[in-house]
Amino acid sequence: MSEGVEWALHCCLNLAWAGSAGAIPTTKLAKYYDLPASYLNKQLQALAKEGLVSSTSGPRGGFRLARPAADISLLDVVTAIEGRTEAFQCRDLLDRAPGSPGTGGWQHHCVIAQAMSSAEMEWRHQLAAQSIADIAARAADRTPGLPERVRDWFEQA
Amino acid sequence: MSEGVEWALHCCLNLAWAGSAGAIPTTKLAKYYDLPASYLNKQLQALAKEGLVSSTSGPRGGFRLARPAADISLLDVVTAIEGRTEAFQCRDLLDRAPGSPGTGGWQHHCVIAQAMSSAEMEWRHQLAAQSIADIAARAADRTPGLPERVRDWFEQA
DNA sequence: GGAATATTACTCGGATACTTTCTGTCCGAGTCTACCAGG
DNA sequence: CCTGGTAGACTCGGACAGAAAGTATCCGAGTAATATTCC
Repeated sequence: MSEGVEWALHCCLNLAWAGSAGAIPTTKLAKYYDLPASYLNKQLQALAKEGLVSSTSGPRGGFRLARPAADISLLDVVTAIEGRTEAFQCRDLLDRAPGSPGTGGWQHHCVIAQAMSSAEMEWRHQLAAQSIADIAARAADRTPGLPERVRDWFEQA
Repeated sequence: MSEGVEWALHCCLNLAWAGSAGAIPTTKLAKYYDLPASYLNKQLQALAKEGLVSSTSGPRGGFRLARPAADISLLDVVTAIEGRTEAFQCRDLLDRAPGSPGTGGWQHHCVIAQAMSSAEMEWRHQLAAQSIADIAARAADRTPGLPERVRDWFEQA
């Protein structure tokens, strides 16, 4: 899985805490974790294209969550970065097997594809069940005062 | 996910049906699906390295399942091809955050890493619960006579 | 003093190189089979 | 006819290129704030 997923998730968390006031530019988000700003920007663009964050240009511009953190799931972020195609792709191998009708569409008929797909659906289900707000709450519970500290850092720096 | 996983899974299925008699060379397996033999061989090597299949050199040589098909799970095949590293890797991003203790080991403490890991564990669990024998039985149930046809093809060709 | 305007600095967004991984190909080492010669 | 040896062909195994995706960087378009000028 792409490293950008990790960056995007952490940034969403920070946006949830710090972005309630205004927009946060890529520069600040990158500086917070000491990441290459331009490349992080690319990931944020992907989030914007999927409607997870909204962007503003010019001074005082930047990114902010486009929806409440409770309405953004981990799956939303993952698919925004990685794309919608499933990890295991049935390439219709059985079409080339001897004695096959060769009519394609095996991703719904091939037993292997079904098994792999059902496992992946379970994974997606797990990710869809957890929102950015859930994660934020858990982190705040573990480290009291963290949301305030993060917000202060982004407002001041 | 690598395309080799699909090839490996289909080959394991064929080995379960056709390999009860003797070893099957890469050439035959490749010809069955019209795949590049040398590259398929590479995937089978990975399976051999993980002890899923055993290889024999020379004439009448080839690959056969090293264990009963019921003792080989889909997860075994996937990890043999893709490696043991988890898809989502925590790069200890929080170490670089301001005010972090910087002691590493976040893959067990970072809330995001935990959430991603638990989802992936669920995926692995799903794959581990299904064996090659299960898949074979389901395929045979759907297409009666399939195991015999496959075995015949491999014995004759 | 207030308002309109030109300037300036800042931000996103996409186009452009570089690196790593995946895909595909090739050739050599080892081994089993089959044939052949000798007893 | 049986046994031992030898040649041959077949298979795996790893080393070697090419393609695709991921990673990183740079520069231009647009925008909002700011300073300036005029009324």
